[in-house]
Amino acid sequence: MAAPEPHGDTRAPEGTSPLGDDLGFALGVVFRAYAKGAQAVIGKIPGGPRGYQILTAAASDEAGSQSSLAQRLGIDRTVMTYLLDDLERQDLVRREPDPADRRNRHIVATPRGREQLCDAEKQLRLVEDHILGGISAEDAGTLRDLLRRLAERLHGLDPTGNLCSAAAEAASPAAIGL
Amino acid sequence: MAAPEPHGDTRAPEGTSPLGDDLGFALGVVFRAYAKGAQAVIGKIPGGPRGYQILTAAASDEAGSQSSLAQRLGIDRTVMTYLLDDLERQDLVRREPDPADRRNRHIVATPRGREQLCDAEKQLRLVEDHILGGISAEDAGTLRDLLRRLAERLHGLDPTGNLCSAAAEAASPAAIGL
DNA sequence: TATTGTTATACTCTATAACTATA
DNA sequence: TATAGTTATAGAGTATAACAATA
Repeated sequence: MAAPEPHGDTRAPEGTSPLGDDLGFALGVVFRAYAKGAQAVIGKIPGGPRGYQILTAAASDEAGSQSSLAQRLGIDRTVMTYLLDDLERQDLVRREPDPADRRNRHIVATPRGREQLCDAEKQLRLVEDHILGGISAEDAGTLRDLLRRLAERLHGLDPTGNLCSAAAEAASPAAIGL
Repeated sequence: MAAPEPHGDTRAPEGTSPLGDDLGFALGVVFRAYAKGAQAVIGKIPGGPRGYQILTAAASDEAGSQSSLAQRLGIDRTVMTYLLDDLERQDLVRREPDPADRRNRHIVATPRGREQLCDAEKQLRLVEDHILGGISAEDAGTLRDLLRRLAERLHGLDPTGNLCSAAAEAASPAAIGL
């Protein structure tokens, strides 16, 4: 989503839940609530969720070159160029030359980038607490456990869904897709 | 969704999860898995998820006029026109004149529309089963229950508006505690 | 010739606004 | 004047393709 989110958010209706109150519906509501919260935090970073992903990778020195990073995050390499332009403009990451292969640009986080990332992570934890605020600590633990077990299995079945998409695509109306 | 989701064949880096294995990550993976399956089912309906929502409302005779339906679903009224054009073109819904107010168009589902909706619902149940396949029936029930409780609460934060507003509230910096 | 990164173009989706017809 | 619906225009976002530099 990059941009501060258009306003055309399509959500589920009131009494006419398309999926009734079944799993898909509840899952969607909870996910979108989390996604919205995450967006509020991550929206400040240029490129939104994807900027956050890039920043995370850069901060842990796992970013590598632009194209390898793009491939890993499922971002088009041409889009990666624009995203990095924006991040670099705000001094959150830097493109450094690779002595070994001068075609490559190595992506690294600046001190300012690390700082901003750290802040975002803290705030994301608060969002999480807010979402889980409706149930007991014990139930919250159960939920985490169940979701993690499902996620592990699903991830093994189809590694296509990269994690960022999780918090990340949250913001993208397109990705919400239902 | 909208677009059949790019080619994101992205392998999620195991140890580098931006959010670790916390809630947001697991939630995102599970949601995305469901969304992907749902997309396969609903993608056949013109307008995708929104077409499905419209069809659902129309089939239960709760659609009403175009603009009231649009408002309820959080869809722009101009977009509603296009969506209905597509749905009508495939004989899934009809626009019927309202004798009381000739400005209004009452949206109703055609037999073909009801049939297609019924098929989609059946298939969505299969998707759900697939997602929950990794855990026991008892755990699945627990998960459903917990998610429903969270969803109800999140939804209840703003009973007047649609889910969009509810989620937005969760996203507000104040709610997050900033 | 293949690959990294950049730039230019076209396409999709959506919102804004202007328009018609009813009220 | 206000509202329901339609149509036209413009914008954001993204993918496709053409390009430059390096291998």
